[in-house]
Amino acid sequence: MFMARAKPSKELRASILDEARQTLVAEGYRALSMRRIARAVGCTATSIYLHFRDKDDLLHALIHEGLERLHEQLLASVDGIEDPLRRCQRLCRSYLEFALENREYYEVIFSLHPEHMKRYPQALYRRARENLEYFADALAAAAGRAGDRRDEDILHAHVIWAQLHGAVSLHLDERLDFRIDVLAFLDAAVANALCAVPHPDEQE
Amino acid sequence: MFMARAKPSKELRASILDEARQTLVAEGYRALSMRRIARAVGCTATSIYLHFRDKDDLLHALIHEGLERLHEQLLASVDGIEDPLRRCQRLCRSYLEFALENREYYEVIFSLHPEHMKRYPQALYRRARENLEYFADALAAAAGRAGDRRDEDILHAHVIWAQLHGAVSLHLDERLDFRIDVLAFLDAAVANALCAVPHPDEQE
DNA sequence: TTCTCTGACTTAACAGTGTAAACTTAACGC
DNA sequence: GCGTTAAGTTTACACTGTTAAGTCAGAGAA
Repeated sequence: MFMARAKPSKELRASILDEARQTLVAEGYRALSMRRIARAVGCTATSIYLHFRDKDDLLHALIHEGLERLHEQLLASVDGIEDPLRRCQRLCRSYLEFALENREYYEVIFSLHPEHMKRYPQALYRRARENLEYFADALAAAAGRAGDRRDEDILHAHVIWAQLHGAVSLHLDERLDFRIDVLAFLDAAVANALCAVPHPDEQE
Repeated sequence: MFMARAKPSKELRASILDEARQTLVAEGYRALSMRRIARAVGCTATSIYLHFRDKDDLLHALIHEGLERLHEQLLASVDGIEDPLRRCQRLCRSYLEFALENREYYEVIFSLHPEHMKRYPQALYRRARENLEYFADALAAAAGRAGDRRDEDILHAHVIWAQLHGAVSLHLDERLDFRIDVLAFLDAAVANALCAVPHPDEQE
């Protein structure tokens, strides 16, 4: 019979990805199973393997999407802002926002580690690296070395990222003491993350 | 027949726990399955349920152990040290050490989140809370308020924890850029974590 | 038209998971 | 010896990711 479900190939792939994203966002990573996606999209579980090597591959497609969105959001957040310190603050805020507003995405991107990650080299995380370099640029500028990004800036960017990621993770995993006010905590985390970034009037 | 495997009850429970810990440390959380533990310990998978409500319960027993060890290690690390800032530094170092030397433990304790965590209220994480309060005490002392721990100290301790946890997580999950030197990164993370802790000679 | 081939998809199956219910069996008190 | 109880086992269910083999429509060539 003629397929009432999804037209050939490319469209099925897109449907699978759509459905996966949707249930990921709605019900979290744990609810994502091949059979479930297949059921929702109207094909069998094994058909998915015609379009994705395995579950990790599918997951990586979602991760890729998520990283892309995060990247755009970060870029947008500092659009038109000149002051380097303010740029750093905006980037931090924007990162936190992304994590809080897309927590399931965030978990898949930064907390989950796919079983066979080796197979997907850092190529997929190009965007993540670019984000860090972008941040490092702002740090170089804040240090009065605009355009001259050094290794120390990359390192510094990683440290700041670690602070943000740690704060987000503790919050999302509900590991914070119940007495802690989350917003105050995140504010403090950003402040602490940027504590080594010089203010505009105190560049060396 | 007379059991050649493990004597009644309590000893089986202990064996299960031993085996679980061992394969956790040796092969990581993903290798931990009820049937596998059972096989190694010489009973059936369902027997485990006589001693632990479910897999999460077993996991929580391990988490409890791990937290206990971390707690002791932290206490030991500052034994005999007076200077508050140095105490903070030691605590940070000790935390990192624990994470690096017991990475599988660390993951289970702080990164994994058991499916039904709700059922195990923060009681189990008492030690974690105590650790933070302990740290907060050092912070209060560093601020020249020894013995007068305030909410801001607890908050500050959480922020520092977030920095350390973030750094450790990024490293353990191999998310750091390949150009980053891990030890330098961890050093920088500690430095950044403690950037708001006043030096001995500049107490307010 | 018929034949073959190809690509997309399905069916059936494997080996594994956590877990509940029902069954067995050894030990103990009476 | 009897009944009870606790400790373990067997069996089964409903899942999981994944592979190998089978189906079957459509295109191109003879």
